[in-house]
Amino acid sequence: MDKYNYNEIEKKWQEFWAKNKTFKASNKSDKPKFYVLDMFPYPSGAGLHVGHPLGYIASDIYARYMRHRGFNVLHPMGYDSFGLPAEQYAIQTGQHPAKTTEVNILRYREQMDKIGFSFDWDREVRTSDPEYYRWTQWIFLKLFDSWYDNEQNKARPIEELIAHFANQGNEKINAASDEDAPVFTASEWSAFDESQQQEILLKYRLTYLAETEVNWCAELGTVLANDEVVNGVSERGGYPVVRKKMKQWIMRITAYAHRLLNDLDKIDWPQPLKDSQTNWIGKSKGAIVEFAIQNSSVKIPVFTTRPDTIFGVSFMVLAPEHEAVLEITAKEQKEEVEKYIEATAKRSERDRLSDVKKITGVFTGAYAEHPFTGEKIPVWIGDYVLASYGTGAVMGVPAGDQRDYDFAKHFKLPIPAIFKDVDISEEAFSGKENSILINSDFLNGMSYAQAMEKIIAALEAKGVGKEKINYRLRDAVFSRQRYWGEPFPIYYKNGTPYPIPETSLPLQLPEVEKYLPTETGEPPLGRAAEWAWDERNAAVVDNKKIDNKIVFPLELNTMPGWAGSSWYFFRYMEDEKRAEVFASPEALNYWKNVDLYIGGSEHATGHLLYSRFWVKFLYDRGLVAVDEPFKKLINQGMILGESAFIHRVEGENRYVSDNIKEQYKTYPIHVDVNFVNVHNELDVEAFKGSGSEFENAEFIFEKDRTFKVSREVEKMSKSKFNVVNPDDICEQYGADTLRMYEMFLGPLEQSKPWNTAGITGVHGFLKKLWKLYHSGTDGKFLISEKSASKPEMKVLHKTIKKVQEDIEAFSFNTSVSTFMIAVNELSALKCNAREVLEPFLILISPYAPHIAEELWHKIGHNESISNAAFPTFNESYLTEDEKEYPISFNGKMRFTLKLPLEMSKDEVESAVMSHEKTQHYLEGKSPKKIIVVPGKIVNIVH
RNA sequence: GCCUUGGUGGCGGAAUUGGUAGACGCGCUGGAUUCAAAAUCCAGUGUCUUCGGACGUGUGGGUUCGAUUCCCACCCAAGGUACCA
Repeated sequence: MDKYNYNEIEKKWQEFWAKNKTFKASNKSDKPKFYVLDMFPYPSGAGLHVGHPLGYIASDIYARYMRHRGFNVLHPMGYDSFGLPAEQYAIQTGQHPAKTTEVNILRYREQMDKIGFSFDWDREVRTSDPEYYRWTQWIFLKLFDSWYDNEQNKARPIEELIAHFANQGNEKINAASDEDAPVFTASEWSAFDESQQQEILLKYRLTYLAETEVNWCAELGTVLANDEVVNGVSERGGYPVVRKKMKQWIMRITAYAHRLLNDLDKIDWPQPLKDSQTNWIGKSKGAIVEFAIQNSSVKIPVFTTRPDTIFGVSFMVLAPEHEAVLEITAKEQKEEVEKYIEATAKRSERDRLSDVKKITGVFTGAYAEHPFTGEKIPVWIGDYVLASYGTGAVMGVPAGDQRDYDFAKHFKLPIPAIFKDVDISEEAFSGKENSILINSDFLNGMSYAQAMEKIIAALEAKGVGKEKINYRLRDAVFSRQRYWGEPFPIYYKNGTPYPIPETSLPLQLPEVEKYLPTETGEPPLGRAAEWAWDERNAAVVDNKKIDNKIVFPLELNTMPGWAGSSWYFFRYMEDEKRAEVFASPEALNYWKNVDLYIGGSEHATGHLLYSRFWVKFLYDRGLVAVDEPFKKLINQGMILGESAFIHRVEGENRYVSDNIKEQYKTYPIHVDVNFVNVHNELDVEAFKGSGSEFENAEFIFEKDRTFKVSREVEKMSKSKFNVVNPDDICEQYGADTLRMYEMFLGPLEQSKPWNTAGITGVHGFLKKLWKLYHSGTDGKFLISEKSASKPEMKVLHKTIKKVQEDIEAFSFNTSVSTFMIAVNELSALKCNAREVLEPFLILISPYAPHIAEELWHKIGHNESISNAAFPTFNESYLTEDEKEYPISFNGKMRFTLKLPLEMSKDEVESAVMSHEKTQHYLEGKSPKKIIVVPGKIVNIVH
């Protein structure tokens, strides 16, 4: 008897595919292209658990399906191999991160190979490979070499800006730049010396160096991006994070804010993800209004979304960090103001967030002048105003803003009424609809929309303000004080940054003897013996030669994790791995962008936003053919683990079974799920051997002599002892079973717990499938060349239709069910006809490629099944002559009636009415109305 | 608070444009086979029932001949975000 020996079959075909390079993608083809991509993994030391491959299996099914449909499919895989865990491991053990990373990658590869993915491994990338990161550095240099033209709405080479400065100065230029860029004429520009010019240019470059407040994490010895800080502590490790000023490389992503927002309409992404990005970018429309400070030359601009409420201003509040605070503060308030500033600076972001409700502030003693009424407006400082948003100052309109209202109430400031018939004795009125302005001079009697238009015109006419669109999005800090990242291709001459020449890339990571920051607080690269730039020879040289005039220090920071992942999808396109281009123009023009991207939603405001930014930039500079990287995106859900707990009696080395734990005072501790069976029973003997603390422990059993654990669904993690390894599943059930079961578990987008118990259903199905092709005596391989019966063909075509629909809707879980039904039906029909069994293999091969490939060869093919064309659906096999109509009375189904399908409405109606059961259910009444939906239902209302 | 997604048996989950709710799988019950077990196969399995039927898709209304599906209000859960002026 031929047994379904999955281990042998899977090994055989995995080797066959690798040897024949079955899934190698070509950059030249007559077929239409299709690019299917997974978010590449960070190769961690823990290896893969069953949750990781979920998205890879889905994308693999789609990639294989598209090959069957006649597409030239690009389906690559690689590693995001720079990262903090390898570095921390290096700090602890002294092992070079490159080494541990290499080991982890090999392990990942081994695990992935066992699942039978159709990746083109010839295109693999690793972000930590110098041959890869030379291009990450190159793109950085391109950003350094660019500025953003707001007129043309694109990035342009910096030379064009220099030329403009030399001809016309910068008065008329509309470019994305730092707020503090000085205004100069052409002749002034020419008079500046080299370092002055460079300093100004830095204020326009798309990546620039600036002293900024950053999230400094002392425990990790590094700066973190906003999205790496969660609730005031580091996302990784949960260490405290404080605000600190540091000189950092910054990406001018804000120049792209409006395009990043608008172009969301062009891409097919899940709504929640688009919403996340929309919120993150945070566009708000309003106006800048300038308030002059009395008895001083200081003018303070505020940003407001409600300039229409300007006649309701009764005070002004500046952020404590606002640069004008000390200048305007009156002598008698000075002490109090300084005390307040000091107090807020000490409070970490975390503290500030934790007591949001507390209202604090101090009067500066200064007064601003109302731009229209000239009234005196007291100027306060308060920490509810953030220095980093808008202009760091607000106009206080208590009637129209709840926070201003609370502030006014607390400090007993006036609350002028500016809305007709609105009660503001308890709270502010912040609505825009159905309000009429009063006490507002020339805005009296106007609605929100009318007043907005009028006030902006008035502000502009008076020269005290203008319309302004403000974004919440900030420029992205790009420096990390780490070792295991891309070095910046930058050196410093008298403190001014200069790019190292493109031809000298990659600038390779230097060796260091320790991966910690230096004693003087410099990043780890400060420890490198050779880390200075020899301009004349274009080479990295010894630090000690710095005295020599032609040798300059190199940047000590490295790039963040998102640098390498913001463009890797282009490197995959390059088939020859050419060293002279990041991807050849032919390759870029052929593959264009990713048609389908699958990955987790946790990257919504990180990777997925930064990638869009870099791609738009590369597009502007004519380096790539598209301005969005990912056309369609799907977020796969997480596969969670079912943790198991035993209950320890407090203060004792005794453990109680779950059902009787109430009799004791206990607390739960995790136990390894491998010691627990399907019935939640712990194998106590085996468990005792797992750790010394349990060896002599006492276990209190239930009446039936079992020891039960309690269960809880949590994230899969080593520390929770709930990890299920895909290798074990492949060993025990086979990769095809694993693939199908992961899909069968539920909708792709949904998070769901892993439960190995249910896998037998899918495994049994594959055995049944195998049996279909073994109809010979004693289960020997045999299929028939006779033509199939009509019912058999019907099963096939029903399946073709459903599976095709399912795959195209990414509803992989339901197509597994469809296969199960089909195999059950074909088994019942004792079908063994090639006419049915051959196309059926193609349908199933994206899901269970190994068994499909094996049977495909058994039925006489030499070529891989992946080259076979997807079977064509033929409607005629599904058309029926008769239909079983459900007959309902007042909407309730009572019986069914088989009727010819070609019957007209009237014929169906009379056939139903003349039926004896109809008379029975009518109970002597006459029908009021009869609804006939041909082919579907008959409903009789009586 | 705001935005988004969701709520269906013991469990994971199906249900096309409103038309037989619970497909498929797990689990459970009974049976066949076996010395026995595993494996395999067959039958049953939403709840209640006076065996006629009644009730059932988070709750309460509405539209409709007919609602898991559409509309209104509310409750709950998950994710994102937050002194954003």
